[in-house]
Formats: sequence, C-alpha cells, structure tokens
Amino acid sequence: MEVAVALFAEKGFEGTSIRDLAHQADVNIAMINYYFGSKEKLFVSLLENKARFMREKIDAVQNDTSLTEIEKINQIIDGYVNRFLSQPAFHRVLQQELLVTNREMLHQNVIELFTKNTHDVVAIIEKGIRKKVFRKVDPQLLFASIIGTINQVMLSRSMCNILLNKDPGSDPYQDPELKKRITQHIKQMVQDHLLIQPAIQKQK
Amino acid sequence: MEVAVALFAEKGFEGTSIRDLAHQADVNIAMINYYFGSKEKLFVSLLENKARFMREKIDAVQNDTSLTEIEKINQIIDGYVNRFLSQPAFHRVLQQELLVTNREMLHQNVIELFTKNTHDVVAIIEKGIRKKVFRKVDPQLLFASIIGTINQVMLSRSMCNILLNKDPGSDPYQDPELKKRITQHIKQMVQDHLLIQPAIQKQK
DNA sequence: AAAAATTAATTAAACGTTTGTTTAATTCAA
DNA sequence: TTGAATTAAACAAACGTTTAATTAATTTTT
Repeated sequence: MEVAVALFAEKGFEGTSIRDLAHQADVNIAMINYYFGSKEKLFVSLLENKARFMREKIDAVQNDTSLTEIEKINQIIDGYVNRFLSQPAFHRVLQQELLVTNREMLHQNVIELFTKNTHDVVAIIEKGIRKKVFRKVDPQLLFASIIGTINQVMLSRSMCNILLNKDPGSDPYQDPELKKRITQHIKQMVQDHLLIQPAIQKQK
Repeated sequence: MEVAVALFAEKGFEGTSIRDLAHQADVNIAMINYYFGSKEKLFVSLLENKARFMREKIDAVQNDTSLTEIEKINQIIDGYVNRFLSQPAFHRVLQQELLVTNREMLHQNVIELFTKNTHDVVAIIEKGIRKKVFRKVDPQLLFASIIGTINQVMLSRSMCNILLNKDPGSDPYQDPELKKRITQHIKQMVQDHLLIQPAIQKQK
C-alpha cells in the first residue's frame, strides 16, 4: 500500500501498472487481486485507510467554545498544512482524482472526503461574520483560498522549487521551514482579510 | 485537437486512448500518428497551440509605468481569472500534467509555461514592498494564493458545486457571475493583505 | 487542356506490447 | 488433512503504432 501511494502519486492511477506495483512491493502480481479484488478496489482501500484525515481536528475545534472564531480558523489552517505537507504523495493522489472525472466512483469517493470539511469551515467563517468579528467576506472562496494555497505549493516538486527559488533538484517538502512559512503566510493573509481591525504588523 | 483537450481533461493523458480520440473526432486512428507523430507529440502540439496564455498581459502590465503596484496586481488577477475560467478543460489538462511527474518531458513543458509568469508577478510584489506601498508579505506564497484560489475552484465541477452550494448537476463554470465573484474575492483579499492602510470597507 | 506521373491523404488491418485479471498448480500453516 | 497463501503461466482485451493498399489531390509531361 505504501508502494501504491508512491506510484499513484508519481504516475497517476491509469499510469500505474499492477505489474510495476507488484514488482516494487516485492509481491506476486496475483496477490494484489487476491487481497484487494481489483486495481480500483485497491485504490478505494487506500482512501479508506488514509481518510480519517482532517475530520477529528475540525470536529474538536468546532465544539470548543473557549476559542474565538479567528483562533478556530488558525487551528484549522495549522491542521491542513500539517496533514497535507506530511503526506505529499497521498495528497497528490487525491488531487489527481479530483481533476480526473472519468472514474466516477473514485472521483465521488474523494469528493466525499472533502465535503463535510468544506461546509464546517465555511460555517465557522459565517458565524464570525454574523457576530461581526469578521468582515463581510466571501466564506466559500476564502476557504478555497486557504486550501488552494496549500495545493498550489504541493502541485509538484519542480513547480515548488521554481516558486521558492530553490535548487531544481532539491525536495522542498522535506524542509521543515516550509510548513512554518506556509502556515504563517496563510494565517496572516486570512487575518488581514477577515479581521475588522487588522492586527498591527510587528516590525522586526 | 478540440476533442483532445476535452478528453485529456476528462480522462487524463494515460486514460485517453487514441482510438477513443479518433472515433470522437471522426477521423481514422492512423491519422493521429500521421499528422502528429505520436500521442505524446499530439499533447505537446496542444500545449504549443494554446500556450500564448498569460504572457502578453503580464508583459503589458509590467511596462506600464502609469499603473501603481496594486493596480498591476489587480489587472493580473483579472487576467488570470479570465484566461483560466474561459478554458476550464485546457486548464485541467495543465493541472494534471503538473501533478503527474512521470512523463518528464510533458511535465517540464507545462512548468516552463508558468515559470516566467511566476517570477514576474513576484517581482511586482517585491517592488511594491521596497517602495513601502505594500506590507512585508511573502511574495512567493501570495502568488501561490492567487493562482491557488482559482485552481481550487477549477479542480472539478462537482467539487465546485459543493463548495458554492450549487445544484450537483449544474455547470458552475458557465455562470458568468462566478468570474466576477472570484475576481472580487481575490482582489479584496490581496488588498487587505498587501495595503498598509487597508481600504475602508463599503457597507451596502 | 488532357493524360500521365507523382505526391499526399486516408483507410482497414495487423503489429507487437502491455494491460488487468484469472487459472490451476504448488507451497505453507493450522 | 484441510484451508489459506503464494506462485508462474495464461487469458482476453486494449493499448500505441506501423504497414500496405487505396483514394484524392497536385504536379509534370505531352
């Protein structure tokens, strides 16, 4: 299954052959169908296995009445950046399946992973707006901006290296500084956008 | 070639067969290799054909000294939203090729499309910071946020419908309101983040 | 201007691989 | 002795590509 994530991420679902997968995982070709049933079911297993994902975090944040809305948003940003950057390969698999609408069943499976998260985060933003601690922003698109920023950075190693002026060969996702940097940027941007009295920028 | 964009967008490069493509385009299977040489070269042709893309816009904006930095950024946002949303299928093809690192030649081809744009926009933001009309933001990641927001919305029809609470069956990209909405959100967010004295929000 | 010769466009069929999956035999463990 | 795990081999189907034959268009020669 580790091999599957790596290969699907690199070559896509159609681009990955059972033979290649079996060889790299050092198992017989027939074993994959023996245990998973089919290539497609292997993919679904993979989703189910890794899918707990963001849920717990957001549930916990939502029910914590001691947190202000902006604190909730900040914690959610932390959560997303952590989860996404810790598993770049798996993340890439998900993104691919969102882009390719061909295999409808897999596509829907992945979408369901995100649906509830989306609505919950949007609800938090909307609540902040009603309580007048947030500006009247576009909650849905702000959510898109948060996730979209992370996704953009995670699109591909080489793309990320170009964006950040890193060595073409290096692996930017291994750099622990990147997590901090992304988190900080998104938080700052979201705050500037949301808060009615924008926090005064600290000058170093 | 129209058929190719549509199919690659829907099924991905590996997922699209020459046979399916030829059938839908109502030409003989052999014609594709006769005119393009191979499936891969067809893809490259497709890129070259559609690739002029953002360049002119950004070049023009960059050399226009009558524009303030924030006006430049706003025009660039207009440009991106227009280009991306006008050709959702082609955009999806590009995104896929960024995600899949397997076919290195195609991958590099697509990346080159974006490289110059990236650096130019980042340079504009950096100039604004030096001139102290912008806050000390993270220029690279702010660019990622701009593009990433659009990409996030364009990921898939069903995903977009869920995000925006639209009918599951509808095509959100056909809605002319969406362009305006995205443009407005990104501009506002970027302004709030960039400008030292944030514009006073107009209350309707 | 017509006929012949040459080149280009188009076709159906076949090529050799590779694909995901299955089978039937074998090894291993309980 | 029984059932599960593992294997190599074979399966049909689909893949991208090529071939060789045919039709259409163009150029050259009469």
